[in-house]
Amino acid sequence: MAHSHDLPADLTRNQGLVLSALNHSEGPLSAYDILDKLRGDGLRAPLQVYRALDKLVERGLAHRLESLNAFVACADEHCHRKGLIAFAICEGCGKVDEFADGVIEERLGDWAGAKGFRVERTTMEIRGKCGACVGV
Amino acid sequence: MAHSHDLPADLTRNQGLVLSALNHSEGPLSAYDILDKLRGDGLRAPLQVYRALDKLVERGLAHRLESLNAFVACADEHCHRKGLIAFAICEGCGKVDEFADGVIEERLGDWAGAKGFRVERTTMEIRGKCGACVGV
DNA sequence: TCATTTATGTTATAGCATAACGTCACCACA
DNA sequence: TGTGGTGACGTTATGCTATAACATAAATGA
Ligand SMILES: [Zn+2]
Ligand SMILES: [Zn+2]
Ligand SMILES: [Zn+2]
Ligand SMILES: [Zn+2]
Repeated sequence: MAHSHDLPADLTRNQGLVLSALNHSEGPLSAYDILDKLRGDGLRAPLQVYRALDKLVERGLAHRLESLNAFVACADEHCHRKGLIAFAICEGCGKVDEFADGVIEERLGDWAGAKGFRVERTTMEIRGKCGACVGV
Repeated sequence: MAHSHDLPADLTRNQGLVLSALNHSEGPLSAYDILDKLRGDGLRAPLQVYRALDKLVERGLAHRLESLNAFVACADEHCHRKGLIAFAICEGCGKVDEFADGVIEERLGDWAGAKGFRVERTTMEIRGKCGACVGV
């Protein structure tokens, strides 16, 4: 777990603070969680956090988890994934596992093609219990 | 489109009102949208709607769209689907297309099996433009 | 009958997200 | 040089989404 969390050099101050907060968290954080962690660094308003999150998500450095109204740092530390990303969220420990699956993506593409639907983005979130929490 | 929207007989009054509101809507409705539609029927508080929605979602008569914080009636009018359900949400006209895909479900099951993750529920939502709105 | 459960109604509050305003720094280019 | 465009920033106020807590009433079932 002791990896470096190097931030891209061209982030603004607020973006860097927010990404750093996400990187150092064990699990997803809401925008208000992040704000609370960063009050000591001078952040005062939700919008400061939301604006930074918008940029980070846009660049693929962070992801929004729709079913939690929360955010995580991208788990792919350097080469941020393209295409469909799925998240497995453990209800027990709160950890999030990020993965990509080409087969699912292709399958979805087939459905969209057949329907004439133009996909812009896809949310895929699995809720349940991770191996550790299921107590196998 | 002129189908009957028969409601299950054992719904409570509030559940029936809420499901009926969803059935008669062209697109997803937020809990507050529903509340506004039902004020004339005596509903006054968000909780009345949320409680009804909880039951409807539990029974598969309605679905929650996480990426919209909104709800739709199940499109499978009588035999409500089991298992993984996906939603394609059009950003243009707001319509939602509900579908199931066994291949995706199986693929997800494989991933979960390999990881020891116990899946409890899955959210899958595609955002984009439907055939009509993409203007083919 | 009486305990249990389930639905209901109401008020208040918590949690998530954006509108609307103004300021400032930076950069392209006239 | 300056001037307009762009994008980040800060602040206040507001709106939307969801639940806590408490009281009441109806249905269920030994
Ligand atoms: Zn990622
Ligand atoms: Zn876990
Ligand atoms: Zn359905
Ligand atoms: Zn459309």
